[in-house]
Amino acid sequence: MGSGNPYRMLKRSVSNEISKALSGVCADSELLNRLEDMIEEPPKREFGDLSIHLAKLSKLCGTSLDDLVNLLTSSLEKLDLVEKVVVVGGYLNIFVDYAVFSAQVLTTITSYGDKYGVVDGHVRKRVVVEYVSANPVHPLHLGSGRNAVLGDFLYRLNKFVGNEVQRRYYVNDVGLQAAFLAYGYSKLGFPEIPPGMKPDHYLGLIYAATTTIIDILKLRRSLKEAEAAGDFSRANELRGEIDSLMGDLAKLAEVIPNEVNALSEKIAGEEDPELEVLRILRGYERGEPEYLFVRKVCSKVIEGIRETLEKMNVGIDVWDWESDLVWEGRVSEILEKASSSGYFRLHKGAPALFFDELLSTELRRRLRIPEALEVPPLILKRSDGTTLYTTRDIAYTLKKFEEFSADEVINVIAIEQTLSQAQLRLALYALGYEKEAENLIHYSYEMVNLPGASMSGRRGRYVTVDELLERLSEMVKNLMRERGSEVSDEQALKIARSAIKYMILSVSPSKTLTIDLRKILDLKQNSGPYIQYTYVRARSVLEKAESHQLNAIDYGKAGKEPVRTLILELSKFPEVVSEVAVSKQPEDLIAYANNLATIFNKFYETEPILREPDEGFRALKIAVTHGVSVVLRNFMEICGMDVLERI
RNA sequence: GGGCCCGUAGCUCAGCCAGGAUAGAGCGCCGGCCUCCUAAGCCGGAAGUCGGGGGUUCAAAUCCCCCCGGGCCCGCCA
Repeated sequence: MGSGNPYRMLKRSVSNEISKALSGVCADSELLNRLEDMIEEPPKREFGDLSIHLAKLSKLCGTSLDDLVNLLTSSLEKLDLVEKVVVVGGYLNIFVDYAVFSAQVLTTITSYGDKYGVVDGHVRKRVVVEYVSANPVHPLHLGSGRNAVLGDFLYRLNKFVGNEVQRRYYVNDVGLQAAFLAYGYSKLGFPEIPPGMKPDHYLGLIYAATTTIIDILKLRRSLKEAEAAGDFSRANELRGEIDSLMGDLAKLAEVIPNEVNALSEKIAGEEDPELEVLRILRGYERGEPEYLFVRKVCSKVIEGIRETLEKMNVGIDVWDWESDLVWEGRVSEILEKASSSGYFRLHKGAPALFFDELLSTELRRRLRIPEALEVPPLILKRSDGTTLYTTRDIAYTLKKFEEFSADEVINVIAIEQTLSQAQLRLALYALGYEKEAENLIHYSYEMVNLPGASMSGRRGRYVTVDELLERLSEMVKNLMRERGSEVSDEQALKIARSAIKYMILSVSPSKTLTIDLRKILDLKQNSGPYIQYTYVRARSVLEKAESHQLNAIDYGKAGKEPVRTLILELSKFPEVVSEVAVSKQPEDLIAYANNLATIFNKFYETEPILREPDEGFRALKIAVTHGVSVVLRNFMEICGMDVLERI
């Protein structure tokens, strides 16, 4: 009955025994199913390995404390896995027999190897993860970086536990942003990307300059109106806003002076630049040949983004162009279906889906929409006939389900889109795609902040992932140089990107992430490099161990600290992985790995391994070291970190 | 105005959903440890009114209510 999960098996055999012992006396038969959850881990080692809160059990069971203690102690001590049972401070503390348990744990690790952590009997699912999907108008910034790391984690985690997973990137080239970029780029006469510059970086500047110039012109018009109307406080306010945008533009002009000048001139000479942008959008959405340059521009940006993702070791299986979706007629199909739906009505003259009649408590629960969340109607089209993002996303969602025969589609999208993602699920439901609506998961994450700086793609205020990688790689190299060793660019990059991933995954996605550039490359404890280093240490011991005579393992010594704690931690890995596979909370996995690494380092520092004179004990210590290397490697695989053999 | 998320040591964060044994890490700070398996390490120390106030309970960081602070959303943007 090797389930691949020794810790769970341990808890289960204890809870089964308790359940047997109580079956005659316990009033609540339901309780026996919940026993496994009632077994907890004591806060301190001297309290044993597992414990049960007696008062809670006594209350639920209706049995006196004394009876419980007598009944449980005698039956649990009969188990091979249990060494002794002690009652302290209202708790029944169970001490595990490590001679038996360690053999189970270590043989499981050896036989499962790079599959240790995968629990037997997992029902395989087909999962699509859509992530990154940054607009094709600027380079990936730190926010998209968080998205990429989380999405990559979800992909790897699903893959690891045995699911079929597909990774998709949705290229939003039919939106207003793309049209703004295409507009600015066309005004400049489609210049070549300057040599030595990544296309996404260059075009990101053009995009920011274009939108900023247009916004300034708009504000100036409002300013004139305000002045004419004698509204001085409004005029002052506008002047402030204009100044701020002029500041942003000046910064952009430091990098691309010629482009900024040319754009300012050309756009200022335009009657109504925004109308021009809409014209491009409309023409492109219709697929008119003279507007296909939009796709060309976006392709260049995507080229740069692709390069960045490669540097991050983040992969994408399918690149979906939103324009294809429209041109294939998938979006108009949805529009047709929507207009004949019972939920279709006009909202301020625009075609829309109304959800009021649909929003029962039951449906909110099924579609994971908060009880009090007000959901406004979903507007499907602009008055000029072009479609809106969420409308196109309905078609896209169905495509993702269809093409991969997916059981579940996960959208990794920032928390600010909670409402539109809820509208998306409701729209799917309203149009009869109930299963899809229920199995569409919005995996949301909070914003990324830089201390003392606000980021904005429209203004060109952002720190790019490329920049971050470069700076961290440089720091890694300097650090290595200080320690007297050179490191290759590739090795430095591997350490840098692993540090970023670890740092991002260690913070709960529901919390805003503050990135302090000086602190991110903390190579100390609780960091990516710390895990990589610990793994290298373990591997280094194992390599040298190969030359040693291999002896039979003496499991009898497994109860000695710190070996005992190490074995217990190793046993928990599959449990942690399966919990995280459900909760999708990377921080739990990170916390586990950091703890394991810390315990191993303590063991490594305080105990001789290869120099252990007792041969049987030495063999045990080597087996434990091997266990640590397996778990850390599997952990790094799930987190998308690079496994280094030498550092 | 309504809604969602967050508030735990100087800083960055676990713990809260399923309430219970002196509230945990890391960074930073103070003090130790390299003729010995990689010192990106280890050992020890100082540091917290768990945002505030009520309530439920034998027991609240954890559950309920109110308030305060921060972020986000409520667009014919995405």
